[in-house]
Amino acid sequence: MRSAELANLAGVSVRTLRHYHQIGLLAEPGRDHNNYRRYSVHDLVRVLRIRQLASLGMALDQMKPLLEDQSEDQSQDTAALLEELDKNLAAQGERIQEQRQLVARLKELSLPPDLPLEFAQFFKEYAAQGAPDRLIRIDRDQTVLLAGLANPEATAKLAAAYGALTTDAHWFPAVIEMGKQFDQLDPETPEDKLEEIATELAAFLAPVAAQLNPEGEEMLTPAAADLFFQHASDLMNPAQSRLLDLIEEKLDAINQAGPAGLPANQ
Amino acid sequence: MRSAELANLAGVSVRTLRHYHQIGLLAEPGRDHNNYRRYSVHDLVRVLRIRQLASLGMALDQMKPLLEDQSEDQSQDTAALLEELDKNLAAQGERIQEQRQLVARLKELSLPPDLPLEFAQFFKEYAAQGAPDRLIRIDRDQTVLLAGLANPEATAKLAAAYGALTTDAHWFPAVIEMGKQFDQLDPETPEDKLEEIATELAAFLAPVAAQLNPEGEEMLTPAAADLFFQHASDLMNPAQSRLLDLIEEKLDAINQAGPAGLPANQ
DNA sequence: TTGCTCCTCACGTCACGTGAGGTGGC
DNA sequence: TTGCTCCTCACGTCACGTGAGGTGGC
Repeated sequence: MRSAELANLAGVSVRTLRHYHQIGLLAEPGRDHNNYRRYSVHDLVRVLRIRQLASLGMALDQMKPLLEDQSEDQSQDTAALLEELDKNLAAQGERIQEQRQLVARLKELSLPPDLPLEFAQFFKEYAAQGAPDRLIRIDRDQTVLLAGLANPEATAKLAAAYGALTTDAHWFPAVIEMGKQFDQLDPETPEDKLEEIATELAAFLAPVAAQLNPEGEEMLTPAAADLFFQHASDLMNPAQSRLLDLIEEKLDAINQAGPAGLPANQ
Repeated sequence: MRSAELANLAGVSVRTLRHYHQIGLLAEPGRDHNNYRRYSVHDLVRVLRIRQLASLGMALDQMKPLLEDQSEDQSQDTAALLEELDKNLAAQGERIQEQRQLVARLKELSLPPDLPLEFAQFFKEYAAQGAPDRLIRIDRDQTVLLAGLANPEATAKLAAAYGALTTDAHWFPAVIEMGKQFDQLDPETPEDKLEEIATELAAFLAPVAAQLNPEGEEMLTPAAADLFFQHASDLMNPAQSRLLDLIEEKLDAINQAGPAGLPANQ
């Protein structure tokens, strides 16, 4: 029979047959006077067997020992190959199951898929509370950085803190209000105005910082912290940077006094 | 930061960054005096977001709309993409689950994986009963052909019949004995000896044929049947072919008389 | 000069799909 | 001449891996 007929009977394309020839999985048959390949029914059997193995997910270059009938320890080979195949399939399957679960939750809650699930809920709520897009994007990028740069334990603590904030009714309106004030800062803003805002914000942020980081450990390496502040300052004007510096000073002062006003516990 | 640093922080290879540049997913950053790329922390954020999407199984060329922040109907896009992603993952997952189940059964029963599961048990038993390898291989190839060429219903009927034979204690020894006789046929075998064997085998095979095909329908198209006989005759010497012809005649005669000796039910 | 880090091609992976361009007999 | 079937390259897919060969500053 010719190429097309064999391909039809075996349920594959002619190109597939050519591919099997190329990799030596199927012997080249003889040719007709017009140079057409002439296949025998044994070639058909071979292709059907190949397809059977392929349908199990086996790679083409592992099939030869199973297809050659004169092999010595056929059943040994087979067992080993099936074992390996099973391992591969199991790994693939697990990965896909995990992905499906994640995707299902993202879909269900209409969460943004480009940041870790534990943080996505926060940003959905943030947007729902009317935060301006620009603010959301900046905070999202900061969060992506934090989650990407911190070690797993620190990330878990962060996620827990974000979760707590997400369910705190006071948090979002206050933060959004702060964000608007922040947006309106320009080089003309006088220093005492900055001082005033900084004092207010520091008072607000201190318990949040304590919650994020109750043991006072550093969550980021110095290099990572550097990147983090670099990101922030890239997007700010001088007045905004100045405000951030002021807030940092005040938070440090509060921390020196110990969390929640207790004596320093060093 | 330079390529290697960004790659380390993001948990990817430098080559991966190059790839993202090539497909336009990540903008080329500026260069240092020595032509080294100098990335910003925003590039790092971008790569981390890309990796987050990739970890869900999303294709790189679908990510752009989710990564650009000025898109109009962002959430629409997102929902549609997640929907499609979910469909793909579901399809992949199902396929893998089916493959795993098949592989598990093949492993458990140590069955040959290169023919359909429903027939594999038969050949394992065949081998266990001491059939010679050559005979097993021929019958296996015939079965592969039958299962490949018949339509699904016919294949199901075949599988049922094979199952019945597998559990029939008399079947295998008889068939193996026949196989040995068959192997010993050579051009010198006299015609009356062939007649004798043919009569015996036809009597044995008639009920099997009736079971395979109780309604007397053809299970194969004429072209497929042709292939089937071609396969058989390819592997036989003239005496063996002659014997097969004789058996076919006798089976036809029995069928004319009707299955199990009943009047022809046409 | 040696080492180190970065650079740019460019081929390989896996199982084929998809043309492009040519041939032989009706 | 047109149609049909087959043929042989050869590039494309997807997300990079893996050298090969070269550069710039210590």
